Amino acid sequence: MKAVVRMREAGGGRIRQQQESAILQAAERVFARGGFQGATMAEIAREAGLSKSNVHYYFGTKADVYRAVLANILRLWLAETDRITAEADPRDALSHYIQAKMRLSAQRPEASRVFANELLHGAPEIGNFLRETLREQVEDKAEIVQGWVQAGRIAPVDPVHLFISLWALTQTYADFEVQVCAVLGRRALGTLDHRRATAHVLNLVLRGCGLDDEGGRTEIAREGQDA
Amino acid sequence: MKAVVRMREAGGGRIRQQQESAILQAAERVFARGGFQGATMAEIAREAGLSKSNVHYYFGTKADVYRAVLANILRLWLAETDRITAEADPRDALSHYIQAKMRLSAQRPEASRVFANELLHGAPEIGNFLRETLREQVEDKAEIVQGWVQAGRIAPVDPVHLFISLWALTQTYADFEVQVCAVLGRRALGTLDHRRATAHVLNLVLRGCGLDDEGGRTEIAREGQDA
DNA sequence: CTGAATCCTGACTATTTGGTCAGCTTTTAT
DNA sequence: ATAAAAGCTGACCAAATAGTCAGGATTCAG
Repeated sequence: MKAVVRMREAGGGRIRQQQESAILQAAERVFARGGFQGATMAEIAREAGLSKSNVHYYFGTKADVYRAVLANILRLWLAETDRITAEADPRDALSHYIQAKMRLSAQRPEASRVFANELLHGAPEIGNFLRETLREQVEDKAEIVQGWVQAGRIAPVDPVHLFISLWALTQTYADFEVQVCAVLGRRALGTLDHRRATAHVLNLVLRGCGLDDEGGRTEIAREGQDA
Repeated sequence: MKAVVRMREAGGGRIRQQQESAILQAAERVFARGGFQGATMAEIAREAGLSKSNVHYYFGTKADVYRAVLANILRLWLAETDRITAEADPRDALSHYIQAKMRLSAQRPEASRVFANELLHGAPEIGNFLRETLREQVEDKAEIVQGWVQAGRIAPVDPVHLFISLWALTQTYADFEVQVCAVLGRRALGTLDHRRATAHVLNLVLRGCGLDDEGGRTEIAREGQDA
């Protein structure tokens, strides 16, 4: 029997696939905790269950690991704008986008934090991505939103600033989780907290865009206390 | 003539006052650039125009400098909630708060970034402040907002999540300035950008709280291009 | 003016950490 | 089976950096 599948999938054999993935997973956690400078190769190696030398075998330098982690995250980050089209119902499109971003904050907080940290320190590594890929995408989507505004389908808002606001509103639950926990009096955010947060952001933004919130309300209201 | 004033104002003589202030100012910039781990005592010293040893003379350790910087920032952070009272007009109170926070983002972005960085990495230094002082203040103010909601003076919103949203919406312009610049196609944020951003956030939040935006619109609309 | 307190410095140390390397072990293709 | 390729390791090194210290310079009270 011959494993005819993927002799080359992004380079390397069976073992390489496995180890690189383990390293990147560990690195995401470690970079999220301490940022680029705060992370050490030794810690990444330990967290991945490998020797430091072995990590260096797969990724030459710490910067290489970091860039690989960021590349993964950027893919996540760009996704989920497909529902935002000129023909779409603004309410559906925005709801979908917000929910997707909130899901990301809840499920991949470390990824969000690595990204936030990179931005916070001036985006030395992904500056070009921001200025090129991201900017183009936002320009496209902003044009669509502008169309909605001109057609009177949503209240007048600055489309680009709207996207900035959506990012801020959703990512804050991942990036600044400690602060959120502190003011909510929670030790950690549970699924109920995330549902409440999502409901709140939807509520605020939809109404803020003149899309009054009917429906989808009931399923939120029937929740009890947190676990 | 005898300088009868301040023989002791937070400890120390004339020179000490001056040097400590210089160090803290420099440190805020340096910590904002690289976070705690990314900052070096040598860089702080250079930026302050002192020798490294001299910085150690005034502040024993790097952690001491960091804590002092944070203490300064926290004072800024807590301020500006005084207009939020049960009797106040919700529109005025929220507008004032948002404008104050936006001003802070524009004028002290480094302070905001140091704070953001501390949160991002789990608030090891200010965790107690968040859980005690901040939490109490938010609890108080949230009760007031809840009162507004029950009196039908603003649309139903979760008060605590509203504050979280306000922080996110306003600080994003300081913390993630690179990203904002990138999608706006600017090299840096000018006063016009900040005015537009403020108008947008006010617009979104006030409408989101059911406080329809009349007045204050015109003075925004008449601006031209950026400098 | 003078002695004490404060201020300041350059040289030094201990530690941490990213990265290298020679060589050993395991896997794999034929 | 075997040889080559891929995977792995511990010992080691050089650079960076927080913090120390003995002693010199400056300021200040009286």
